[in-house]
Amino acid sequence: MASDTPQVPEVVVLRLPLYVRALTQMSQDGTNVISSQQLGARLQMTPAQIRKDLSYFGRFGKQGRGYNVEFLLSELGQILGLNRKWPACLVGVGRLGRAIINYPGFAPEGFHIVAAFDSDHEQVGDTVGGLKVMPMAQLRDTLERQKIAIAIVAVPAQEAQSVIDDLVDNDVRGILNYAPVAPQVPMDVVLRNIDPVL
Amino acid sequence: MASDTPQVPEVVVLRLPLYVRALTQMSQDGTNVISSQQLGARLQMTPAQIRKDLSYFGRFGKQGRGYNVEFLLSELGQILGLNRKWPACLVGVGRLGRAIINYPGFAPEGFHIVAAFDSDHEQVGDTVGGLKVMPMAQLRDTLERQKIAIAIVAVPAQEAQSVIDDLVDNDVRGILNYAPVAPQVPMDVVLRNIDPVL
DNA sequence: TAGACACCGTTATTTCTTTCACAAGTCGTT
DNA sequence: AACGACTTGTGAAAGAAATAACGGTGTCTA
Repeated sequence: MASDTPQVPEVVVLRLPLYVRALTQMSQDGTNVISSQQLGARLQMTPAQIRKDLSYFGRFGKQGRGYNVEFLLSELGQILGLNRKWPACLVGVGRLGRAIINYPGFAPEGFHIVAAFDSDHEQVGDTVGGLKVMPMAQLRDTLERQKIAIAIVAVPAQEAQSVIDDLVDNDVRGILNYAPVAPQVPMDVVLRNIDPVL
Repeated sequence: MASDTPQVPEVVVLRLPLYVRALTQMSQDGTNVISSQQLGARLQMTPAQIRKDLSYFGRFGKQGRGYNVEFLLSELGQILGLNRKWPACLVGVGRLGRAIINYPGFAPEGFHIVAAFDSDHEQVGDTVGGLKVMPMAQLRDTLERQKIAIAIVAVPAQEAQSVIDDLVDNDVRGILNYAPVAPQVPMDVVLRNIDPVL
């Protein structure tokens, strides 16, 4: 075992999406090559930090020249698993859930919400962001059929833990939790708590 | 000078809202007293960290007993300026802006959005979340009359810097930036960049 | 009221991050 | 082909932050 990420600090991984976005913009502006110097100015961080962060994953730059924007983008995309779209489901279509589904920026790049659930029978049957809201009873079936391994949780704090237990029981491997609690999950499930306000 | 925060690490301040939320919930559950131990279990952090964080601001606990939930809440509220509601304006009422205004959780506690602007004339005049969208031309006037010193920026990346310059010119003191860029501001303006996805 | 226990605040220690500094590689020019 | 201007990747140093450890104080029970 111990094959993938040998020892990449968490903070570093958290900065990668930042790089991806800056690079994406530069790519669109037609920039071909960028130095850690320039990227640092753009993101207000030191060139050294950028170089070190990237060096955890490989050697992407060229001395004397800098980084090829397209190449670095594709490498980072690979690392973050952005190349393929991961099917995800949304649990909870209250105000928060609706905001998430309607504004693509709230789900990470690479996620594609393909199903929505809610325990509130009032909501079930509604169409939100192009998706029919389903009752929790259909969770197991839908996850299995659509091969969904990632869930976005946007339910009230009180319900979060039980919803998450439910998801874990149904073999979800990754959970993005927007509820303001820190739920417990087994070690083999990746849980990320999101605070929109930080 | 050197009166207020002597040397409180940024990270610590960023954790305070977390405490506030957990405590608020406990308060609602009828819990009167909580130990750093329990709070740590709840938030998945070590008791030592919680004690240390709080100790930057004062001595709120009782040995042998723990922290009084209500008291700690009111102290933290004071520290974070949550006791009064700060009037804030929203710039940009696209999808992101609308999500922010419609879901209270996206603006920090203590902020109250009382005005909305957009440079797009298509949007001006619309009513979003109970507010009439105003053109940027009315910025100066509105900020002054309503004594708004805080702005939430939810415009496309390209426009962010110019919008923010505009705000700074109009004496805004704090900016919450949702655009995926790191704009430049004078040192006496507090800028916080928010990434909904982290 | 004494003894056992619980827990805070703070100092000491360890661990994690960031920054520095430089050898080595690349390019363009002469 | 040799030089000069740049820039990477990386070990080592410095700086921050998290954790552990503990003295001291308060609470509860009997």
